[in-house]
Amino acid sequence: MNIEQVIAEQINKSVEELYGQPYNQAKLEKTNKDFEGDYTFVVFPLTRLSRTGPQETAQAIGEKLTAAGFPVLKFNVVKGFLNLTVNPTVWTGFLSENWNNIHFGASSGTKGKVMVEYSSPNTNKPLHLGHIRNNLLGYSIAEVMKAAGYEVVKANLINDRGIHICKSMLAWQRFGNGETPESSGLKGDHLVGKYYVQFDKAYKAEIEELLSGGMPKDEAEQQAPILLETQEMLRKWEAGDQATIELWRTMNGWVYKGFEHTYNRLGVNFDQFYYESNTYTLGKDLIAEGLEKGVFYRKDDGSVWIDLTAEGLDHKLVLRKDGTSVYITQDIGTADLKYREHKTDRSIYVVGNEQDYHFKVLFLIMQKLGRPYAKGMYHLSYGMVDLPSGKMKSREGTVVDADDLLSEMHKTAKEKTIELGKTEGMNDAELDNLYESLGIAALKFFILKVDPKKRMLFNPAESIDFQGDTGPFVLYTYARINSVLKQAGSEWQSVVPGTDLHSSETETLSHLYNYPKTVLSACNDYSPAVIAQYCLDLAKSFNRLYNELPLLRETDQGKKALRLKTAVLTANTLKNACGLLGIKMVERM
RNA sequence: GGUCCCAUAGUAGAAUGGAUACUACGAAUGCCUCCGGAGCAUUAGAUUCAGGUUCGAUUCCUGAUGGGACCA
Repeated sequence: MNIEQVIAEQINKSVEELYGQPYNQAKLEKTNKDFEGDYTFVVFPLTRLSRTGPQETAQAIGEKLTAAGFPVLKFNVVKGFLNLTVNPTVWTGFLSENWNNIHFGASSGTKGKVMVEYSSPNTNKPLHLGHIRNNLLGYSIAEVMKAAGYEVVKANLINDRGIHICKSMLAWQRFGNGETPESSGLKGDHLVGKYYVQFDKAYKAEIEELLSGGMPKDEAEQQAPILLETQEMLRKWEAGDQATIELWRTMNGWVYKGFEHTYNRLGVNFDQFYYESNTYTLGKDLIAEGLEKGVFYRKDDGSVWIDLTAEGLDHKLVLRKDGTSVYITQDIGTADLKYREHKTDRSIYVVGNEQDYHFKVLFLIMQKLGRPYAKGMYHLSYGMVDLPSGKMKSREGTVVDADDLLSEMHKTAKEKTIELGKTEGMNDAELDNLYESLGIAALKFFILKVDPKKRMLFNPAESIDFQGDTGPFVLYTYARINSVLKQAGSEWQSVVPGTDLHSSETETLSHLYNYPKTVLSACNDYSPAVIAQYCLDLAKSFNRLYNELPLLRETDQGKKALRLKTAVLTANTLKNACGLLGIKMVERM
């Protein structure tokens, strides 16, 4: 059992004995840095029970705990704060048991099956910074849930059809002269994206022309010939026109190849792909079912709606009057499909917070349709990534392209590394791997350390550091431990750690002790940021230990064993924790 | 028009209702004849405003201001 729980129960018991009231509320916190102790119990709320001042109450409980003998060694009272120091054997025992455990922190056993849907790109343009946040979050939360004991299916629902795809297709037909990724040397997704931008240019030019001919703006926007042609193309696509479908296949193929490259570089992967071209007709049968059950209602014009005013929301259209789907229709159908195929207990959608309302409505609908899995659906809603200049807008060209950014990170990592000049003896391939790992780690850490719910600011010019609270800092700590251990031999491995602990040793050990708990709380909060913060705390506390105490040069064998085993467990834990963030360690840097 | 989200040093970020609000970048200062200085130690600097609940509020409630998103 966890040491905190042991102490908490002892406190509960003590309170009952002291004040004659049943009590089970005891909760511990980590003791604040500036005070002596490992755990702190706040007694203010208890004074009503004890009918004595906070000092006396804390004192009385402290005495009870030390009288129990274990695990509390001693205590001190500051105002209403009861600071407890646990017996060092708690830490050394924990270390002896786990220092060599490669899977430290991973829960075994299954809590059920969960699907994490993330990425979900459109196939008309390349990935950008916003997608990067989505991909990193999705991948990471999936890994966190695995570590917490879930069976996880990573899914990607690709938005591969619709008017926006037709825009790229049409522009390519018109202006492309048969250009291909091979002929142009452009990555497939970038090539298609280029034509999406060209469409927009041509469209705007046509609107201008119509405006100068005296047409009102609204009408011009709807009557531009290129747009009409695109709509015609979509109709052909839906009717199964050979040539259109062929073009669509070809261009989507280019995009997929491009995406695959970016996904690989980002280190994200998927177990299941869904394509909207297959799923966009789903959901209509559920609309019919809902009409029958009285969940939906039909308006006079034939459109189908749901009334959510009782839930504080609005009326929402679920099927157009011509019988065609809207987005939510497809999502209803896809949710059902996912469940039929995978029998997941929970389903997580990693999607930006601009769709909060959409998912609120979707989940409500699934509940009203009586779907048993509805209560397991969750929208992992994350904030936008802002640039110093404001919001990213693809049409205005103010996006940070994912591939460019990755290359930029690689370049910076290279410059930094060369500057420090510690990589003697590594060959070109190894160096290139190193730059890539460092650059990606810096980027991932930068993005994942922020609470997903919050908007974050990304300054391309100066945002990503290699010093301070960063990925490279964590990797550096790991690489340094690695280097020390290589020089350490192996005699220490069989030595029992001494129990005379320095404060920086206790601090590091108690951090390590908390790792499994941290994984669970990251899972409960759907927040990789919890893991990222943990990595920083652990690395910092170990670095302090490293600076304050000798490892290899320590002559007391018990102390040396303690420190080296702590080093091993620290390295392991950093590696595991970074793994949950999708960050790979480097052995040297 | 309606709904929802956000507000912490110069900057980027932390903090289940608890102690003197924690880190990092940037600024200033120290530490490599000694296990890797991408490190460590020290200093200066902050909770948008006005109320309320509480022994105690960055955290909860109400309102204002500012920013963002969505729905029709």
